[in-house]
Amino acid sequence: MFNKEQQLIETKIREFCAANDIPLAELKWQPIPFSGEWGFATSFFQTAANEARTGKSGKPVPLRAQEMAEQVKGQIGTVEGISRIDAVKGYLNLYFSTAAYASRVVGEVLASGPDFGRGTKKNERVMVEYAQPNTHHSFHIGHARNAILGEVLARLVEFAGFETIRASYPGDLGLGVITVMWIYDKLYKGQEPSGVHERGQWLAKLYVEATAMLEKKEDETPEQTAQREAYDAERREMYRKWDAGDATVRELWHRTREWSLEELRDILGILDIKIDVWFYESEVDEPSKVIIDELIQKNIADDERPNGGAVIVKIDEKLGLTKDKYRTAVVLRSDGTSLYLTKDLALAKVKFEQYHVDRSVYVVDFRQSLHFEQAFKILEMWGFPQASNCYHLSYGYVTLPEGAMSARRGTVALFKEVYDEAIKRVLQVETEKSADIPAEERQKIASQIGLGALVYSMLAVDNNKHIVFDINEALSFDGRTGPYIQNAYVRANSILKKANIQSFKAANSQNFDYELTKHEIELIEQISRFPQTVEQAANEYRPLVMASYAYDLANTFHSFYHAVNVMQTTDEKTRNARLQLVMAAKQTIENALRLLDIQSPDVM
RNA sequence: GCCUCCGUAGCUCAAUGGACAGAGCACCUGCCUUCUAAGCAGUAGGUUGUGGGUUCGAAUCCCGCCGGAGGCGCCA
Repeated sequence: MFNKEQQLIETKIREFCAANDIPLAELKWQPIPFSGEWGFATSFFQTAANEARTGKSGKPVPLRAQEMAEQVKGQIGTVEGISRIDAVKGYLNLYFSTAAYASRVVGEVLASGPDFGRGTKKNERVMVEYAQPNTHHSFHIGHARNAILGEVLARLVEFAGFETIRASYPGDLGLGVITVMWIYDKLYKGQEPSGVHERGQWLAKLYVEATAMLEKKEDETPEQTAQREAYDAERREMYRKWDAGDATVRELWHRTREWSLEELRDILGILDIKIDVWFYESEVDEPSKVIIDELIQKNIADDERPNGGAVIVKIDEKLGLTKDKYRTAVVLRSDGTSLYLTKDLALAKVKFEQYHVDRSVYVVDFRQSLHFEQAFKILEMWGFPQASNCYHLSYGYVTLPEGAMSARRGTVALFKEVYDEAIKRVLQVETEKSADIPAEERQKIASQIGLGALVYSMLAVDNNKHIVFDINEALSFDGRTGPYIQNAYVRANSILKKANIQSFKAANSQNFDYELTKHEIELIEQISRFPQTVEQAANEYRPLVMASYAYDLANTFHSFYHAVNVMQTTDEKTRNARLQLVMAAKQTIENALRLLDIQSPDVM
């Protein structure tokens, strides 16, 4: 936000160093800590260390750095917009003129509104692939982490200026799917419940029951063994028919799959996720087999089928690596059927050639790391330059306090159940604290707050950390939580409501020419950091960066709220400036929450 | 056996080469006749698993060890 001043000072520093034969290191700027005043800073440690290496100065590095900072300070003189310059502990600190800085920050927020913080348009297209649950199961809290992470990442890169395509890739084939179809057809035909979620969850229960029926037990009798084997034969037969395109089985598959997809679409709706492109595993199955011939022809893949083997890619060997890194990947089974990797290669080709994506992000848990390293490397060998812009956003999976979730055993925390519980808990708090809000409005707010808590809890840990899902922690409304941030928004809104102000667009003359309190200064500084936070979070593919920022901003606002009573400010000009600051804070909180896929309720 | 990730306050997590390692929860002390107390202010809590190395400077980078999780040619 202050590039102009920064550029000017950088130039002066360069001139000074050139004139004095000082080997200047790369200039890195950072905000000055513990300020009651704001500004930016750079240090001279690296430069002093560089100089020491040339043997020019015998002084200890910190001392020499401080000396340089002082000399530079003397050289810069006065700069418009900069009130004073300090040399402290090897750092050069530049402080902004308060009134000018304040009105520039607040003015920019009010002028840009919902676009405050939006990055300049980049001429690159990014596809984010997330929401890849298997059909015929039910959406659990682990899927929710994936969907939330993917959606927030998409929002971040989109806001940072990239053209963004959201892709979902449900797994709609395989033995698990057939297992559910088998038990449905055998025992439960026509017995499905009618509600979307009830039916989706019911399918998950069938899967658990079917798995139990088909699983080998420890001390089973010969009759039980025969029974189990007979069941398994039925299931295999159904799989064979599916594969052969049998009309009845295909119809059953379509119908039951739709039940899962209906539930998925409904949950994505709850999470305000709008997928642009749906890839189904079943649709890339056939095309994926075709690409294998090309890989063999290009001498990337080796066909061991004549010797009873599979089609493999000896990645390390082809690359001339002596140590195990990418290892050997099987890209086609010996019987000619495709694998996970086969399909991902085919899908990547579609993404590159049909959707012309420059970057491709895969939001998938960390257990698939090797799989994606192999996939990306094969794509590179295949000749796709975009392969180097493929990124596996790996994240730790969600477990329950009692251990890993298992769809087979039915030990999962279902998203819908957690969501319903969240609403229930918020409504309870609402009845205690906000009895004045009309009942029908309360319901809507409860879902916004409940979801805010849940979503934030998924975003407030870094990608590579596992989450042990504790419902009481996830649905906490106190402290570092979604509702805490939403509450800051509500309080800002409450002040503006009391002042009866909707917008300052008509009369935007921010006049901060008064003695600003420490709280106002910190709030303005925090707001000014939003654009660079967007950039950082998008560049690093890290929603946590934005989640942390949103909390810090809310925290600063809450402190300001207590320390400075806006409506009781007697001086009218000061009160107006403060109202504009409140509006800028409200807008920034709203923008940050929107990127985090959390709604901003007007009251709570 | 090899590879990847993780180890920071009692607990859950921030800080990824720079200024005194910060938050929340839990504990303790204050603050609602004042714009919403889902809040604020304060106290307390640390040899950043461990031993070396690199650097002017290391929680951060490199190597060893200990502990945990995950992966390693026909599951996804």
